[in-house]
Amino acid sequence: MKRIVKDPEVRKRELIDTAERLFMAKGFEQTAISDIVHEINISQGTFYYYFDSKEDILIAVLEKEVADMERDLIRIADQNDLDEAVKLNTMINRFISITASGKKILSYIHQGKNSTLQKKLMNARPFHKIAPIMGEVILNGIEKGRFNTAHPIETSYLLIILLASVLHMVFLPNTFGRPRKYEKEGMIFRENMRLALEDLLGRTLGVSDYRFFVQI
Amino acid sequence: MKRIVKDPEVRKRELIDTAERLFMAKGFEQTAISDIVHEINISQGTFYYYFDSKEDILIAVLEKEVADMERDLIRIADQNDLDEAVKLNTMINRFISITASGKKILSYIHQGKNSTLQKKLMNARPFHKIAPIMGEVILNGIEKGRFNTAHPIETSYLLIILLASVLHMVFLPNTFGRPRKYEKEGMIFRENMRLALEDLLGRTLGVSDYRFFVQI
Amino acid sequence: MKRIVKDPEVRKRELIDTAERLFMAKGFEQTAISDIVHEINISQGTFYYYFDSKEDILIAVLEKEVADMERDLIRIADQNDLDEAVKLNTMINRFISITASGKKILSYIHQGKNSTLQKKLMNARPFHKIAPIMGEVILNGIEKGRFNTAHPIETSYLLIILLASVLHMVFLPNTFGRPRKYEKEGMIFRENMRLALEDLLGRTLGVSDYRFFVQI
Amino acid sequence: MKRIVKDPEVRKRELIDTAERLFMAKGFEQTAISDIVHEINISQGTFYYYFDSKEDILIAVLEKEVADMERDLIRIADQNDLDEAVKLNTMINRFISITASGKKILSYIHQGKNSTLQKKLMNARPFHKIAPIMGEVILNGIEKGRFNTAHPIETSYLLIILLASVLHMVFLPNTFGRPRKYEKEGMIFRENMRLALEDLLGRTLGVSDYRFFVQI
DNA sequence: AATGAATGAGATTTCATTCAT
DNA sequence: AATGAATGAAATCTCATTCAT
Repeated sequence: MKRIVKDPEVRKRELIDTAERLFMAKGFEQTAISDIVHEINISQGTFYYYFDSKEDILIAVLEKEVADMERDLIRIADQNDLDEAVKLNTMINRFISITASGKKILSYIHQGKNSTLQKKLMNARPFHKIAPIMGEVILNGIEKGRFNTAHPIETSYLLIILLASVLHMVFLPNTFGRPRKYEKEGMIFRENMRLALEDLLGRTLGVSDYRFFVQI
Repeated sequence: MKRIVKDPEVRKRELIDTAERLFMAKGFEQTAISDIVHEINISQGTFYYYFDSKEDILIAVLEKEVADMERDLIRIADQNDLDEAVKLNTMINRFISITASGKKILSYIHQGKNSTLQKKLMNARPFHKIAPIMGEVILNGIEKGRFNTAHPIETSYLLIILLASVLHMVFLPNTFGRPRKYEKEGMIFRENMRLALEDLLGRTLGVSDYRFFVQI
Repeated sequence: MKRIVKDPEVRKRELIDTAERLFMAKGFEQTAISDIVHEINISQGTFYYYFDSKEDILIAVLEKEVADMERDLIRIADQNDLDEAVKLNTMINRFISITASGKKILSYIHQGKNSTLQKKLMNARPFHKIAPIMGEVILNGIEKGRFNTAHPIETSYLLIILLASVLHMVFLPNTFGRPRKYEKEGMIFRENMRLALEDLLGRTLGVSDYRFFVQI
Repeated sequence: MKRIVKDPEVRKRELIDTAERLFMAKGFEQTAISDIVHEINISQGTFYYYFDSKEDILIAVLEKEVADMERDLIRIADQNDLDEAVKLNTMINRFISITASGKKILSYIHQGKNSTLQKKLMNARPFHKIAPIMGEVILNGIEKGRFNTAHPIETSYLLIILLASVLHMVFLPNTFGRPRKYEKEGMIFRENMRLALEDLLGRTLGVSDYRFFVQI
């Protein structure tokens, strides 16, 4: 094949982006290195020039995803003119929409296997980057009397974990397992899940005069 | 090898139990059929005499786990002399202790791959078996004025999902990623998580004169 | 399972008949012993009580098939009132209809593998049983001036081999490989094959005032 | 093992040639991938770098065989100075000598199993490539008054099918099943088969002043 | 005569990774 | 920086056959 030389930075991003797409579409284990290199038309060897192993590129993908999300959420958190409740609600919906598309990759995190990997993954883990950002918004809200919670940071963790998990379930095909012919019943169930979740948010944060609206 | 004949029921349980242990220790994908049969000192072929495929035994293991948990929780739910809040709290702690040991297996569920498998897994899935049991307790509690929630069943789902997810994180080695030297800080964080979770439970269920105590 | 005792003869025939059906439907290699015993609801072990190996039952099946065919053809050959050409034609069509249904099994014969098996199969082989029967009819025909061939027995072999092979092709799904949309063309081709075959028969046997008609 | 890098073309041919030899010697099903790679001293993985599956290499082998034969026969058919009868006879003998060595592989074709495979095999199948070539020679012969047949193409098919089948039988070890001590009788039988076959050819093609000679 | 649990060799295939070029 | 042929370990599954009961 013709040898195409590219700026290393560009090549690397190309690899990460492609890997991300494939990991999202088929899952990490189900994606082979050969799938990735095939798509960008480079050789198997080139892959290993940029990454030491398959897990290495997973880390890179996750780091990128988390960084993107972090940037996004910080931008919202920095909007000083917003009411804290509205702001938090916006952040939550942003988190939902981003997570929804990336579900398959993040799910891999749960899989123990190699503890060195685990440690590396921790750093890329969304929770530790995201929770503090929301946590601060909650803190501000508390100061302004908008929210009322004893452990804002930890509550922030809990809410994010809950959101991420619910999304996993909800976005899996027909996840809640209702047979397809009760499609309508499934819809009602989902709608009720949404309402229950909104309740939970409001109560947990001690919000009285604002109703959360989540776009599950 | 000498041929040891056993009662099929016994053999099958032996296989399921061993598989459960290994799946829990190393994860599903990381456990090979050969690992299982090695441990019980039977031939590879014998495995396939009892199960049609590797996924088949996963189903069997999950079904057993869920059935065990279901039985356990129902037993608690049936204790008529218990206050609903105490009862629910007991169930939650039971759920926690059981899930804590089985975490790796259940986590496999998230990995799409094969949709036929998905469908089979659904039936074994804890949430749909467990949520209704807790849901009913909540309902009773509402009737007795002990709880106050708009969507008891769905809230039950949310709480179980949250619990399961938090457990995943918490029981992973050093999951919350604090470096080991801040061990004390890590402890505090964990304690705060517990408190936040207890708050969340109380508020979500609208309980006023009872404080939940979760044994994370 | 309940133990059902049957007359050994009956059991054996049951096994042979079932094997024949399955071999015909799926081919020899594709049929597992377990398929056979499953169908008659007996144990794997029972099979080996009646036959020493999988190949053993193949032999038995073939022997039965050939014996059946032999009996059939001899009955026709013994009808003294029939004109030799008509008789031969009848035998040919009988051969065709029988072979047509058993195609898959006989095909296995071609597969070398084990020369001991080969030797055993020879005895069951249709050609050596069938050719002489037809050969004699041809000889009679020659004596009566109905046929005219130099090597009747060998010609008989050739004709049977040709018939068997053509049948193999013809009865394979769309064997002659014409795309399905030329269904009509395929029909014409097949019709021409038939005509060509009839010609070949007539010419090879030196028949002048009779036209063969083969029911391919 | 030491890594030996070769030109892919060379490697591939090496694989095909080895496979052909082994398929011929032991049959397709009886040849394992490991047999092939062992012989050329490459890894199992290398095989799968060149072929997607075992069936893939079967196709490749057959295609090569048929292509070789096609080329050979066309070369003969194109010799304009040859009398059509002589030409056809030459082609027949060429077909015989080639087929004789490849018998085991082609026989696999009869084994249905997988219909996708079937379709692929069709393309490699000798009959559809070979018959038309002979068919045209026959047509020319008819025009020149050398042959006389109603359905030249179909007759061509019949003759090729017959030849291939007779070869199958004849070249199988002791195929006609006569016990070894009648070796001489077996020889006579074979000689008679040859004569009968020559007769059949001449009569079927309506040749009067030429005697076919086949080298069975 | 019959059962059916158990055996175990072997077969195909996948893929992350290496390395000669 | 890049290529891509080569590696090799491992994994799942099949099945004819055996043998304790």
